[in-house]
Amino acid sequence: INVKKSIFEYIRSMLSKKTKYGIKALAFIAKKTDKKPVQTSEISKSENISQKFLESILLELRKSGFLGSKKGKGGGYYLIKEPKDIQMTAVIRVLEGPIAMVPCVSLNYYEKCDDCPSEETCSVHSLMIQVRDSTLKVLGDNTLADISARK
Amino acid sequence: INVKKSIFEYIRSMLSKKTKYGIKALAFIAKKTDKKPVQTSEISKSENISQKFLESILLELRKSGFLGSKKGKGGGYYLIKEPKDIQMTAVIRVLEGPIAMVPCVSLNYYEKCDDCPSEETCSVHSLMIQVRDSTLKVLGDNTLADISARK
DNA sequence: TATATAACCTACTAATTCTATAGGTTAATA
DNA sequence: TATTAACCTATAGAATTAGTAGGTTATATA
Repeated sequence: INVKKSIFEYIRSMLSKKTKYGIKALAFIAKKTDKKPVQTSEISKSENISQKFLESILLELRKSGFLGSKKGKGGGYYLIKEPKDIQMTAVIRVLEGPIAMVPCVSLNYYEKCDDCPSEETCSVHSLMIQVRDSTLKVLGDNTLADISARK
Repeated sequence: INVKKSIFEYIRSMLSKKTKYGIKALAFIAKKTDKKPVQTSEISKSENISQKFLESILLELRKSGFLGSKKGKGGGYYLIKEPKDIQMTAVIRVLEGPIAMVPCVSLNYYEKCDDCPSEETCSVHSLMIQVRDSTLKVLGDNTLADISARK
């Protein structure tokens, strides 16, 4: 069914590594009980993430208001808000973009389809609204506190 | 937040056009009350889909057992099963691949993550299982009959 | 039997994104 | 003053997506 790529079968992932790494990094920071900044290098080693790639992700999370940072020795990143006040919807929207599977049902990144004459007659539209809403429910109910508490 | 692309902002879509077109085509065929085969050209015009692209999609749906076909004049594609017996999970799995956002929580396309030492300690894992299950519920509850009935 | 039709098949390609890497600069601490 | 760690810019390989191009095969009709 899927196209073969070299010798391995490619499996489409809907969640980019960037988002995945970003969530892991946030959870890592949230797990730390002390308030001291966490270095990119520490997260990178512990979570098996390319440090340079992680740097860019944490930078983005800082610019989006999830993290604060401190330069120099003893510096690093720290959470600005309480883990329980960080919904996964917010994290994913910043790192990944829309939560909806198609832009025409996206709440925050809406975009009309080129091909559809009307959304009312589109068979995909209402289905994707249902998927969106159920996903939003899950991601809205889960906070950083929830996902970092699990082991 | 997202990277600018030429003058337009790019919005990531998790549902490929292939899948979207495939669903639309199936719904189009399901809407037809008579049992006569439907031509690719008719669907293509009605749904604003490139005919050649649509051909490849319908062919895939035939090979996957959703459609039957008939060549020559008066030929085309027709449903093999009743619309109410076609779950959207099945359609999406064939056209898109896994329903899960990450392969490590996929039921039908499972694949271990390279980076994760264990799935139990992964903060992303259980979150994505929840998302998967809620999406599976929606797509399992919706059949082709449901989505083609709406207007 | 000839012609038209519509599915079927193979190969290719332009555009785009993802996942980094490389190499540096700035700010804070010891 | 030296070290540390965040910050910034540019680049690039690999891969997919969304088609296009050009044909072949099978079926119905004149």
